[in-house]
Amino acid sequence: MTGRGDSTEVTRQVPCESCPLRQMPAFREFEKPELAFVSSFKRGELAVDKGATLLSEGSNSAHLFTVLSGWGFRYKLLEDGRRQILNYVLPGDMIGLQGSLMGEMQHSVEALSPMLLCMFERDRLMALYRDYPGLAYDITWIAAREERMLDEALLSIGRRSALERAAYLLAFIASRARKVGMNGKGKVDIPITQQHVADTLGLSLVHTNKTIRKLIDRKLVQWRDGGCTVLDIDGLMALADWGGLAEQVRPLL
Amino acid sequence: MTGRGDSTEVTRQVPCESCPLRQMPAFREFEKPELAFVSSFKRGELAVDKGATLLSEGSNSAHLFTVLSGWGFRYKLLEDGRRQILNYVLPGDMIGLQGSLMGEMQHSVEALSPMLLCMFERDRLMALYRDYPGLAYDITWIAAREERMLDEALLSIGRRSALERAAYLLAFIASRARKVGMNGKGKVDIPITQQHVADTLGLSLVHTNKTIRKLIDRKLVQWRDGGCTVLDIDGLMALADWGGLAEQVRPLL
DNA sequence: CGTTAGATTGAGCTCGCTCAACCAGTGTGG
DNA sequence: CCACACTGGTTGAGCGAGCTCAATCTAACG
Repeated sequence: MTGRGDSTEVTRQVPCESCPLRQMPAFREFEKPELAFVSSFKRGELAVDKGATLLSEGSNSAHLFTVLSGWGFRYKLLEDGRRQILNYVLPGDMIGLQGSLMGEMQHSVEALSPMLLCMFERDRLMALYRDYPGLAYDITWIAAREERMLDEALLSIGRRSALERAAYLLAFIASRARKVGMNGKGKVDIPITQQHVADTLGLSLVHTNKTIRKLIDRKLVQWRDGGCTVLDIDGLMALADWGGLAEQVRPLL
Repeated sequence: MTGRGDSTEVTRQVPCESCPLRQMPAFREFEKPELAFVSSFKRGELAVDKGATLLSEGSNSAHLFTVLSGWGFRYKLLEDGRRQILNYVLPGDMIGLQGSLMGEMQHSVEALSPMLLCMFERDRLMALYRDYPGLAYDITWIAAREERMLDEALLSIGRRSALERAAYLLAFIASRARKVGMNGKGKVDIPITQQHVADTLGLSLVHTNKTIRKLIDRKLVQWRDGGCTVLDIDGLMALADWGGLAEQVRPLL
């Protein structure tokens, strides 16, 4: 809630039962009581602008969020300002779990676009674990999913070439976006700058630009309006030697 | 249980109540009933040799492990054989959680030394969630801890120089080892080869060797008997600009 | 029309890579 | 006891992917 962008806390309470995300096939069907609890667990909604810092390293947020719409990213900084983007957050993703469980946040989260978020009370997490073991299991599942994504990212940064890394990253983000319906006729628009890509891949901005240019020349992606349009996910996947998301239906809190 | 090394399954059943690890100050005190459940959750012990593959990518292990003694590492491979080590596992760490929750393993785990492991039945995880919310919470906590370690690793590989990376890695491993009592008079011995370090840092073997040499020249570490001895953790931390483990007491299943 | 954010391009450098030996310790079979 | 092989560490030489520095360009915006 610090940071450049504005943020507005609303109590609009779109009930979870009619959450548009929940209808998507990517998400597991919830039982009635579970759904009711989640709905009661929800404390309100938060709308933030692009550029807003949702959570920041070192802070002790009392909240846990689920993204309803918009894009964001998690990152860490070194003392001297070097930035590493750890992962991106999309609709349906949970934010702040690490902080809720372990106290202090060890990374920050920033909005890449205007975002709408569900807010949950950290304090009620215990009640969830006590009364809804199925949901508790789901939360662990969500943590394990994040771990998997990080494993892949590590493999990519550690062992792939710049071109492979870029291809992997864009294919990965586009695949996730597609799963939550953010694709217009095969194409996926990702609101990131080349600086974001550089800070995700561990490359310099200049080299990232030259690398992305190769992807553009191969007609795998486009770059325009300060964002990326993925044209050929399969082409990117082949280039990166990546098998794609192994993802089943997942829970949505 | 595939792989080069031998493995022996034992039913020796050292009861959890008298587990030597559990006495360490690094681990949380458990309630009597929790402890009893964990003990009943335990199905046996597994002893493996150095080099044994405990779990492998693509498999569907029915087990979940906690390390009682010894060292191991998690890794992923690219089709062409490039290997990325994701993290190391030490006594008290849990192995196979991702696989237990999500089905198929997406990484492998290999022993760096002879290891002794507690074996748990994957099927009983649900019962744990149902009957012991505190333990369920602990498991999520453990997953979040792994996530934190990966965040740090990503920052390191992505944004630190080779020398900083090496310093970070060895300081990190030595710190964790120290927490579980694996330190003789200030020094910590880590049973890894330079090839392991290279595959963790995303560097070539040759460059890793030259980088480690600098650490040796600065008297921060020693290298001998096919292993590493960390002499000066604080020196390594300073070199890497790393603040150290932010770790509280943690649960031990 | 000046300013700013983001993309682009060229030039030169350097960190980390590959290739190729070589060395030391250890274990094995004859 | 020696010859041989094997693992893991060490070192030098030359190369190249990715870096920094420094401009330039474009579009959006006030």
